[in-house]
Amino acid sequence: MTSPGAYKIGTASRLAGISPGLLRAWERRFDFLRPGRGPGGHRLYTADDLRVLDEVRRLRGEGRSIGEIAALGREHLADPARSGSSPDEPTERAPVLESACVELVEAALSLRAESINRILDGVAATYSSDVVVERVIAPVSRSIGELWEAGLSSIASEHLISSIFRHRVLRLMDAAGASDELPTAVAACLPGEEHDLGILMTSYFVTRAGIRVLYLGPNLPLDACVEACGVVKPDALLISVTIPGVFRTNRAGLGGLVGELSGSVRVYLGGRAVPASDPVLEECGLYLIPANRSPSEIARQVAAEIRSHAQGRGADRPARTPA
Amino acid sequence: MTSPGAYKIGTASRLAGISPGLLRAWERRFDFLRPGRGPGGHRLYTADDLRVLDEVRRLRGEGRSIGEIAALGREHLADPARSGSSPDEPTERAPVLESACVELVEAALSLRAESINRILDGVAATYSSDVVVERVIAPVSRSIGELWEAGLSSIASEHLISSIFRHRVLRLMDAAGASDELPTAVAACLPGEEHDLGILMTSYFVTRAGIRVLYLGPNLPLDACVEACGVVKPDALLISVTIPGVFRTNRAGLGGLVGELSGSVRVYLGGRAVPASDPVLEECGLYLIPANRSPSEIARQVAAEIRSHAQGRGADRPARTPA
DNA sequence: CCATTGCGTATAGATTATGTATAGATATTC
DNA sequence: GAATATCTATACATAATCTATACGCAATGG
Repeated sequence: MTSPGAYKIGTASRLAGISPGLLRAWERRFDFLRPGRGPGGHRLYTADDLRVLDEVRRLRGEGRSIGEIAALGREHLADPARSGSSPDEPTERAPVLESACVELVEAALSLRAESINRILDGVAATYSSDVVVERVIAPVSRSIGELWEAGLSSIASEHLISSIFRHRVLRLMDAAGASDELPTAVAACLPGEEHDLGILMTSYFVTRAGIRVLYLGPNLPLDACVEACGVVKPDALLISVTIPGVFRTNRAGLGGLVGELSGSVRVYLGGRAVPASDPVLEECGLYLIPANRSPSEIARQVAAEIRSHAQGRGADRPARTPA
Repeated sequence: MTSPGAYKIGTASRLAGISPGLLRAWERRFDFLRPGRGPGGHRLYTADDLRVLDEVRRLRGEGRSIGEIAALGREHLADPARSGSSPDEPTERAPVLESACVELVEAALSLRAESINRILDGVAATYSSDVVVERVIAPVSRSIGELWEAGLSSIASEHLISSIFRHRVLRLMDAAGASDELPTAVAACLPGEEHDLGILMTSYFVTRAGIRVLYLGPNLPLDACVEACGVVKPDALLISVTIPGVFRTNRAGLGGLVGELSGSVRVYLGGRAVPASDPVLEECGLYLIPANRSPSEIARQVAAEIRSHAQGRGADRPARTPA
């Protein structure tokens, strides 16, 4: 229904962190994976499939066997957040995403917090968490931001809906459940940034893709990032920069960042104000995240890179615990 | 009853804390456990079975033998609420809170997000939300703030625990449920404020006291407050000022605030930077909130004032007072 | 003191579950 | 066209589970 992506098995394998052979074996032995085929007979996995595989990986990490997981059924795997909670709602009226977005903007402009929450609940009853984040929360917060920049709305509207969205996304991250043993990333915004919802949504998707994210929020100076990395010893550091001025101010500091960190921390730089390419920074070892794909796709790729990087650097991270 | 889980014996054993051999022995010797079988003959335990096993483990912990427990019958075990034995254990309370606070500070300093959440969950399982907010969240955030001011902790620790606390308090406010028909207050921090947790906690208690609070978060300029009040038409506006400089900067604007608002909005000013008395501002119609009592007491009193004020002005509020 | 009973644990051998590897054929990419 | 990726089918090794039986230990009762 909502899956444009078409990944061949190698890509899917890398993104999901599961070997191609195993993907084929699961397909042969269970029914929760039924990828379509391309003209040459190659398997083509959808974004939905990858979402299922994210959940499978999470459950396997908890020690469940693949047989048990398969018994849960594809439906449960595709949207774990909803299945546990409310089977009672007969979905009186499945709001189209577009109209929900419009209603949300209107509710935000008139500061009707209860309406905002009601609309979000309605959408969440029908769509998966990923869809809610990517197709509702992201575009609505962008719209509100643009309205504010155009002087068409009060900053209060932006504050209100940001607060509600932030709260929702954090709740979804809680539900995605991060274990101590996963590869870890630290996420933060630099001082002067106005919005942290972007990196928060990215953090959500990275979490969903099997990385434990320590979200430190907005307004964290670079040296505090370095300090935090010294304590946490993450596999990656994610920094969002949406304001050009902030990028310029910190460009020098960002260049030196990799040098100050332990060499095993990959530093990703994303956000509107980050150029598609910056040879100087890339020379310094930073990874720039281009914004040409959807947040969930980007996050999954970043997660895959972090995962393989973390695997490379360490037996200090036991994969599974039968204890 | 909702979870369609099918757990093989190894997983069930791990989840219930009972060895696989013992599970088989019980099944052989008693009849409170009759797991189904998968196609290969493996036992498949349901979520109900696990609930039964939780209860069994609890009873065994109380020293009952498995024979006695089995004699209770599966029904009794599956629904322990019915059993007359509800030994509410009056565990010693205060020390737990103290140690939880100490542990929280330590966890924050070493940026262990999972530990923080685990400790909070533990406290929340025993104490009411009000106690958690007032006796744990408030003092811990104050401690972290003081440590930071003293240069003894990284700003990252403050960010992390603030983010988690903010999320928790917002969740509690959601749970407190605010209806459209209640008297309404708008809450915000002025630009330049570092911390919004204080006013957020106040908002929580005000909500608990039966006022609907529209929380607009930190960094809201005074004119945006005025604008928001024009849209929402609240009964009160709560503003927090914790930084003396911010108070000085906005003192003039605060003085004119009541004049700019519709006359029926009571304006409360609270926070560390607000003096116990300021004749000029009070002359302008503002209410200063002294910080000499606990947040919940203050909030209760403020809520009572707002409520009677709203009732007084109230024809535009169709909720109560039938003619 | 000994026999019995209740109950947790251990062992042996067979079966099933699950991840991985191989070989030969096709498809894709450069 | 060569290198690489995928496909199918089969095989294999280990881990997990199954059944059945036996063992050890504590409490109980004669």
